[in-house]
Amino acid sequence: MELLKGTLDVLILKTLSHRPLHGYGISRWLRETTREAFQVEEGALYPALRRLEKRGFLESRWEESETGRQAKFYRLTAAGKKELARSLRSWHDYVDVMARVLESPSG
Amino acid sequence: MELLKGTLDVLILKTLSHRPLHGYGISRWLRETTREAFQVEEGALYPALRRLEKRGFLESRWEESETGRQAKFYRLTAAGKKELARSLRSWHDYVDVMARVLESPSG
DNA sequence: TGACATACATAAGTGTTCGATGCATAGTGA
DNA sequence: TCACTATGCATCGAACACTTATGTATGTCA
Repeated sequence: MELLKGTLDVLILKTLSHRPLHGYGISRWLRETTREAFQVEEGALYPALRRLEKRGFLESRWEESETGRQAKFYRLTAAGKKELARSLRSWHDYVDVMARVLESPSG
Repeated sequence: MELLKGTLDVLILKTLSHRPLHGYGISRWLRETTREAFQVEEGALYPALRRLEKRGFLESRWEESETGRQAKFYRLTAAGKKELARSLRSWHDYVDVMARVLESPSG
């Protein structure tokens, strides 16, 4: 399933709200949680991570992964937590507005 | 509120499922139905209408509008109705998958 | 040694939406 | 009569985000 442009950020923020994680781990967790429905491409993921870090919502550190290799772990900042809350509200609002249109009685 | 890229088409199809309508009317109906939340810009709307017509989901005809002026009325084709049904399913599926992630228990 | 999973990253291409702008007609109110 | 607002079409450029493709490198296991 293709991602709707604009929804990747909140997915990442939510994923990181559980625990710090590296890019590959984020991708894998999302794939599993969505039962293969969302396959986040690296070309989308890494730019998104940099974008979010640049905006101050994430910070990163090289650490050792579960497999013993070096990996860049991202964690939510305080600003990131606020942004996650905002994004969740936005998403729900959006879904509500869409419903107003899509569930209007058809002619 | 900004539109998520990819959601405009289904909004247009749904709007036209009620009755044939011209661009300006689509824009106005959407604005009213969403209580000002979605303001579809002309620069997005007209290209989208042409796109949908080109794909065979809409057909257009110049007719007289309620105000007595000539306007291009778009109506759903049979293919457009099928596409609307498909799009509605897609949207609902998407919302469900998003929920799986966004409502996962936070750490 | 060769395949596969892990892990990073960038570049090119595509598609969609937004914002700005332009044209034209009609009605309303000062 | 002038200005403003609403109606209605349309195009163009910029911005943005995602996809596809590609490259690098390490570790593990058969």
